[in-house]
Amino acid sequence: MTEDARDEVDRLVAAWRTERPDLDVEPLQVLSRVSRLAKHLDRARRAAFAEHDLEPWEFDVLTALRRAGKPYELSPGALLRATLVTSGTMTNRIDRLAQAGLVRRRPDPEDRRGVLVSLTETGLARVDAAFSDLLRREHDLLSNLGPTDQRALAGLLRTLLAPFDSPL
Amino acid sequence: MTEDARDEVDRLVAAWRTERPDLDVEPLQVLSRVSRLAKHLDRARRAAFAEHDLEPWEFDVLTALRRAGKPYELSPGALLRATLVTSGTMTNRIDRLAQAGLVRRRPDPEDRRGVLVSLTETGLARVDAAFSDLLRREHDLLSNLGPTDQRALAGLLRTLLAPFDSPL
DNA sequence: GAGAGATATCTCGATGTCAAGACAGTACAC
DNA sequence: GTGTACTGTCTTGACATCGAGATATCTCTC
Repeated sequence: MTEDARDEVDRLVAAWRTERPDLDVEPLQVLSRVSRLAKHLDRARRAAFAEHDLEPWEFDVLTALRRAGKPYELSPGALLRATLVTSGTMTNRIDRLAQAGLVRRRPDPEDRRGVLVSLTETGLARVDAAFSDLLRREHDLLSNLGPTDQRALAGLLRTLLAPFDSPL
Repeated sequence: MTEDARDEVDRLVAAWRTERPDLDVEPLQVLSRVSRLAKHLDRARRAAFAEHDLEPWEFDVLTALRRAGKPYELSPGALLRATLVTSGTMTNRIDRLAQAGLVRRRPDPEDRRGVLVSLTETGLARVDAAFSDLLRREHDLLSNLGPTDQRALAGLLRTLLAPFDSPL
């Protein structure tokens, strides 16, 4: 009920209510904020990684490998499912990461169509450093929210995300 | 405390807890979900707009103009602030929208550096149709959440977004 | 064990974005 | 009024992404 605009989305919703009073624009309260927040997060991440000489896309691939645990090795197919990009993109990413010496490619001994990608020593060190730095910054971004609110927010987002993740 | 993975992010967090038990990865519960959800939303929007022969980037610009109200006219500078893109991108977008007959450019009579961009009749009709379609789909995406939860979620997101929106 | 269809990866062309800088015009202080 | 800093828009070149299709291999059925 409060009509004071507290963020851009409040202003945006107020404008729509004036222009299209016939429509129910409530969904924007959630979904526009998700999109905008993601865009800001991308920029924050870019800044965080710059100190470690990593691009966000490089980080995405390296963390997927890191999370897999020793020997830090996954197929391109597993990587593209983890990072939500297309196969052409993943091929390109792996090429450049390999050229930078952060990952290694080898043929899959069990499937001659397949390839396995693994972290190099350098890649492992780089991703570990960047990741703890990122967590520090993300922790700060969330500092306006208490632990209870954070858990509540995570739960609500999980509900929205579930239909996307399961049927894939 | 429940350790059953309910979405990809739960699995991701569990993997990190195993691999880096020294780090507090709680922030990912919120922020990874925001990023992933935004990515899925982009795809859903793309699908929705395809029926109206619009790309998401076209829609972003057209809605900003539509929201401004009659005469549906804004400067490129205002548009890029509304859409979080750079000036080079906005120039390119306006070029292509003008070529498609959806917007019109004219010199700003009050500032000879400036330009004003406005919706054409076609642009207005197109954006209105696409917008109500989008809202219908976004409404469905949120159907897993009751009205109370939606409001709670919007409020929590607003808290996170506020520091980004105000200091700009 | 042969064939059909599925799967894994890569190639290629088109495209949208960004960053940095160019340029014209404005505003403000002196 | 003149000079300096700022603002608004556009240009350019590099680059990451996507989508469609190519190729090789595997799997399953008969």
